[in-house]
Amino acid sequence: MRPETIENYLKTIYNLSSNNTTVVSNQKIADRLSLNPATVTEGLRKLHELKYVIYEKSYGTRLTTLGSKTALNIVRRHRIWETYLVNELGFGWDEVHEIAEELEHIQNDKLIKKLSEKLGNPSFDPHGDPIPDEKGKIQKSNFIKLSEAKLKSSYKIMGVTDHSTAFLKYLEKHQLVIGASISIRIIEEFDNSIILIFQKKEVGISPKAAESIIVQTL
Amino acid sequence: MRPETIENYLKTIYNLSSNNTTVVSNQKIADRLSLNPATVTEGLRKLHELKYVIYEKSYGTRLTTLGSKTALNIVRRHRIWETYLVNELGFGWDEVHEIAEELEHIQNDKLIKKLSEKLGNPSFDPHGDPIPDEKGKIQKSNFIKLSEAKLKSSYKIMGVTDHSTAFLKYLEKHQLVIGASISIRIIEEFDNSIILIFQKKEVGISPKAAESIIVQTL
DNA sequence: TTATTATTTTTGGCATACCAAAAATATAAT
DNA sequence: ATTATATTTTTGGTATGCCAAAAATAATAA
Repeated sequence: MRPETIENYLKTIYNLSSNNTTVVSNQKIADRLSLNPATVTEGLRKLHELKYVIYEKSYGTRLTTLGSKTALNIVRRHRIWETYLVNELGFGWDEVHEIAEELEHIQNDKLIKKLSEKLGNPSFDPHGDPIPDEKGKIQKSNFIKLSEAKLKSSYKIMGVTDHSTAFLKYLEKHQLVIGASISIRIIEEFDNSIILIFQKKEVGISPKAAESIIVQTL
Repeated sequence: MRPETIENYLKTIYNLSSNNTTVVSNQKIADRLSLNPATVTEGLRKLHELKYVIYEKSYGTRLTTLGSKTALNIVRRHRIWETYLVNELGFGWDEVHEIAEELEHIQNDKLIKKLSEKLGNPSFDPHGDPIPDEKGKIQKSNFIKLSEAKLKSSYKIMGVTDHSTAFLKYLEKHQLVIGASISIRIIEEFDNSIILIFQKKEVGISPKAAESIIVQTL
């Protein structure tokens, strides 16, 4: 397998299983990578042979220690590049994901090290996601999803877990950027949609959007 | 054909034919790209179909306007990245080629534009090679190899392309340092060795050494 | 439990990019 | 001009990464 192919699989499996520790289904991987399910079955079989994953037929897949280590390294590269593009080159945080998706495959440890140093070895990227260090260690954060926020409490927006352009544009339209201070005014009983207060204005947030916004308790 | 494959061929053909305007042989391309000659024959046939080159069987290959334009764009990307790695990230000019070889394939015009702007839209890279502008226009370089120097002309030593200890000691022995002003006294007909004048002393330079010394026309 | 639906796997196939060895063609040497 | 050498092309074949459709399996609903 080509390094790039391996990396794309491992990164995807990592991202799909990092929240819950359950195994990942073929279909979810296929969706994320825009691949035919047949291709994924084949890919996982090979990754299993290469000791990157434990893949059990018709059950699911999880990363081995090697796979996890490799995945964390790719995530690190991706997030370092994103941070670099935003902080040093002045890109908007909603346009860097795609570029980083390519840059992350460049295999040169010294390059990543120099980029990280220039940025002051940051622990979080412009989306608020943690950047693993060289050893794969991730700084723990007590951030919660906006969907888990409590009524009348105040929060600070720290990041997002959905990096689609559509979603990022939606946030920008409501001026909900990282660092914005908000408080929860209403949580609708029947559908869990949220109305929050931001700069004295009321903003409605759908349950789906609330799932993708990371906030910190104030 | 994959974009990366196309780009590697075009860049190679460009580099092999930029000095003289003659056609390029299959073998030279095969050598540069470390490919089997059979593969090159196949590749050139496809590039001909795609209108990137004029490829005539058992004769040679040259770039079309489209091919030339594309090649110049890749060369631009490569040299912008090299400059960036040296000027912004503190890499040595002798270690950036390999990395740029990978980075050059990242397809994002805005990225290159931002990099170029950050660098002040340079016209030359750290090796003294010209960087084509967005339209592919190249500023004529006044950096040449000492081996290309003309009799009785004066030059300034700008750098070296061989960083071996042996070579650096050789230079030291002759007191040839960067910034030194020299003039060409004799170019031996039979072996192209050079005798130059430096601080009123005559210094003999072998053809091999002259290949690795970069000078600027005064 | 059985039927229905969804997921996964197998099968057969395709395109790209490569190579080794043989055949054809050019180039150089005598 | 003829031989020898080098280059190029053809031929047959491999590995990777992908897909569509069919078959097998698992999950869900009736």
